[in-house]
Amino acid sequence: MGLSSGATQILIAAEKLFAKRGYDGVSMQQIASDAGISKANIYHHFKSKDELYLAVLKYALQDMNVLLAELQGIDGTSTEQLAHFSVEHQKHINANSSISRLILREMLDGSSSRGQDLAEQVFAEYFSLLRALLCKCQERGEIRHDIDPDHMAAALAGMNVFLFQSWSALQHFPGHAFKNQQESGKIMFELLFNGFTTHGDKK
Amino acid sequence: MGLSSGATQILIAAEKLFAKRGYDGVSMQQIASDAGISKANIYHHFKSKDELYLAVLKYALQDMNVLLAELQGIDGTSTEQLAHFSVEHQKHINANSSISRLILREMLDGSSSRGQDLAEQVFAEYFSLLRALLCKCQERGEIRHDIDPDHMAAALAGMNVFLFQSWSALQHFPGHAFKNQQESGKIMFELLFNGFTTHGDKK
DNA sequence: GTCTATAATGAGATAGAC
DNA sequence: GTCTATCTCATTATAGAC
Repeated sequence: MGLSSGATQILIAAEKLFAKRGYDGVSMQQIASDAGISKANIYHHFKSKDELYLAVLKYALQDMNVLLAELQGIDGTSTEQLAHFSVEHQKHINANSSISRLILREMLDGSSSRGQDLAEQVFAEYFSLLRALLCKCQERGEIRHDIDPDHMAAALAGMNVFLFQSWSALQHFPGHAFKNQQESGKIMFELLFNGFTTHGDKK
Repeated sequence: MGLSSGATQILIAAEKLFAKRGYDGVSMQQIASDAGISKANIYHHFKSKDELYLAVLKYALQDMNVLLAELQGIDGTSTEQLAHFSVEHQKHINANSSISRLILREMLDGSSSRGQDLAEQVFAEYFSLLRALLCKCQERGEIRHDIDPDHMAAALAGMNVFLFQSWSALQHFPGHAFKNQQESGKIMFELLFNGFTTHGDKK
């Protein structure tokens, strides 16, 4: 997007740091050190910390759009697409954990209005894609239609997001049920698909 | 807990600010202003910003324990208890939104180790309580038993947490499906209970 | 483009009067 | 206990040489 190679070097270092410690928890000096350049050099590429932060968001969001395109090209029946979407969604969140964390951070901030609009925009794109998929499943009679697709999408997305952001906490639990995140995601999808009730019981 | 009235005044102001903007996003001056006292006065009650932050966490977590006790005293069949738990859990998250945000923030921070242990501890208590409830439901044959209660708990908790932290973003969506958070929570609980499949369809 | 040096401001924390 | 005044240091940002 017309960014010099020196600029992307900065963006990559900044993305990781912002994701880990948040906007205020990172200094320009730290970013410069991690990028292997001087602090003043950053200001040659970005005129302020705020501008750098927004650039990081936009930069990280480019990959997001690539994935959204991929998710739309999934084959199979609508229900198969849905299961596939869930798995791919979760894989993508983890593969791009920095930007995922950034978005979740923005949603926790109360009217910081730095990148909140940007974050909510990506969030909305994800959501509407999932919603469209669920609508198709409903039209084909593959899933129940007495509940609006918005709440279905929220339930599915919520489970995946929760799994991502709570994963390290879940690891400390006794019982070791949460060993592989992708496997856990599949289990929970099946759970949501068939429900808690005993008619989903395999025995 | 042996805290002077002046101290709680500070804690209340600090809790709100930390929840909104995070640890690094809040200055001692802001806290002092919001509490209506001088900055130096804070240092009379807490010897550092870190200590204040930890005190805020512990202070806010007291209410949490009260609720956990309440949740354990729910009447009715196990399944009714479960539905009740879900509703009360969500109500509580919202009623204590500051501490909820603080905990979610800690989970997003990568090895900040400030209050992460504390946050994960509360998280674990919630989780094990929900898990125990699900075990009871399984033993009584009220819900399927081919899936471990840990994943069931994660699915249920995840939906509620997601609803809480994404609520403002969900409001901006077209369609206005998300009007009342408690109502949405009930819909999603029913969804998880009966599943996506058409056997849950009312028509 | 990249650096060193430095300004200008704000942060956490302390001293000491009342 | 609460304040004003101050210290010290880190931060964002700029100036200007190379």
